[in-house]
Amino acid sequence: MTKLYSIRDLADEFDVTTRTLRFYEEKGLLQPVRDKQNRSYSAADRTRLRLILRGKRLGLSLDESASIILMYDPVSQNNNQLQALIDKIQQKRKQLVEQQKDLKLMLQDLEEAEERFRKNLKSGV
Amino acid sequence: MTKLYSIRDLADEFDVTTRTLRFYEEKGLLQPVRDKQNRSYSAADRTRLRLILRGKRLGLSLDESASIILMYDPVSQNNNQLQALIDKIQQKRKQLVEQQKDLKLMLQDLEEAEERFRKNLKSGV
DNA sequence: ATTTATATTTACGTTAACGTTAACGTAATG
DNA sequence: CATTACGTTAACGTTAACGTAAATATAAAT
Repeated sequence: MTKLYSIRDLADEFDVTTRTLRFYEEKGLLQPVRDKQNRSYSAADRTRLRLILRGKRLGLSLDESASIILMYDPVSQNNNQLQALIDKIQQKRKQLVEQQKDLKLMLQDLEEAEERFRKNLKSGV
Repeated sequence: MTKLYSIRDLADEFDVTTRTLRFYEEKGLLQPVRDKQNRSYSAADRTRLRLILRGKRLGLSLDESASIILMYDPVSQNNNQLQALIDKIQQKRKQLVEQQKDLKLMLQDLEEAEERFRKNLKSGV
């Protein structure tokens, strides 16, 4: 009996609304079981939610996050489809590396700006 | 006479539509001068556009990008406002560092997944 | 037993970031 | 001078990702 979570458990833990969780289910991103009438989320659901939200913080759409999650846990087994999957993973990795560069640049810019303003502060205007 | 750019110049260079550039202007993100009736963009506009698009790739909204751009080139000069600005910069930096962590995690996950699938490939299923 | 809290489904509303269309002007090209 | 290629404004359309409200059902607490 692996641990189960109510919709409120997850909403509170990840600071999202229950509406959001139902919406993710509607889009096929989560598949909670029903306990009587209520949704019951597995550890796997919880992990998927974590990945979705991580994706969001990186600017991914829900569909993008969904396809990435599919990459972790593939359905297909034959060589062709595995190769296609590997290609997709590499492509996404490349994209993320590009994003890393953007991030570094923006951080540099902000550091420089802060440095400049600090000087103005010291000099007392 | 620093170089000027037409709307098409920038649209082509950055692979956006002219509609997008006009929209950014509407939102106050760009302020091209008029040459007769036509928009004429300065090097500064071009830089701002570059920053906006960089922000987009990082998942920022236009408003967020706008406020970051304001951080680079502040209007206020007195110590209080400078300090407030520095605080905002630090906050945004913190946010970006968090994002860096998310990015690293997702990259790691993808690398691991790829590794797993490569094994399955070799074994010929 | 009634209030209180939480759950459910259904469905319309909202915001951001443009796309798209209409209706038109201007400038160069053949 | 007609076509082609670009520009303009104005305004309605679209998609994603939920918010919000209504109407209802359970379950726990008082």
